[in-house]
Amino acid sequence: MAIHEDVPLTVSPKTRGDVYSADCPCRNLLDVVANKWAALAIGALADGPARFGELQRRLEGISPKVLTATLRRLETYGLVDRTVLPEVPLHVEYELTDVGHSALGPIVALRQWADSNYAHAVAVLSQGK
Amino acid sequence: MAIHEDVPLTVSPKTRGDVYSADCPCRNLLDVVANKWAALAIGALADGPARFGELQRRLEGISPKVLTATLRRLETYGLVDRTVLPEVPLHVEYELTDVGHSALGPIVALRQWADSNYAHAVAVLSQGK
DNA sequence: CGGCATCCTCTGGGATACTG
DNA sequence: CAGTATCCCAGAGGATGCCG
Repeated sequence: MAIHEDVPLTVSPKTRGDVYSADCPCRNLLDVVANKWAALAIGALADGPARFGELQRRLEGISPKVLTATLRRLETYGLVDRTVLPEVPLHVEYELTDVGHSALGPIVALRQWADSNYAHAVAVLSQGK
Repeated sequence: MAIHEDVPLTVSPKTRGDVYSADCPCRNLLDVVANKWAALAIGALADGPARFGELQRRLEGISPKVLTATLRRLETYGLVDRTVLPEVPLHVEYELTDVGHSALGPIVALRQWADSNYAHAVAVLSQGK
């Protein structure tokens, strides 16, 4: 997947609202949000703005490159605002937009679901193989 | 990402409940569910069992290979049951398990969110670039 | 500090064709 | 029908190193 750029801006009204339609643009958005790092990043911004380094610390194990890519994508789709404070050590803050906040609900729910069900998944995994 | 196999079965109790911990096994589960095709597939199974071909038709644009992979992964983690009816045209049914059903809530919410917010995202996209 | 740049690997995913 | 088999590509993601 993952043609995040060059999204067809001509939206045929017919496809509106049908996630299952192949050319439904909302699939792109789903693809952006429905991914581990994005979900974690959005969650990490739930309590307010945070700086790059702070985010990197919260999302244990993410590489700077991937964090940048993730944030850029979220920014591109208007979920995150990026503010550069021109200080002398550089200071960049990331913050959820309103739309970003609106995504918080489903995403947190998903994370919580994963959290409370991984035990079962691990059990299935171990016996299944 | 994506080491869906060989998940460490030794779960240190400390990591329990912390999605942000790098070695938290729930991240794997999150990774399984938080992906476009998985989300769509689970949604497509919401109303009951469905056969392979039926699913392929519902998830417009998915290739058989990817559909197989998606379903297998969901099966591995105990979200989906796969039943082979030994008939003479082969008949295979996929069905959500209880755990699979429990994922439905967050996932459907996420899809709906994407559906109702892609317009805004497209707008941001078009002006941003 | 917050990044790009580079290199490299791995797999998700598309297309197409073939089989039990 | 429900896959498997191939081929192939783009992108995710890790590791490092450099820079304003």
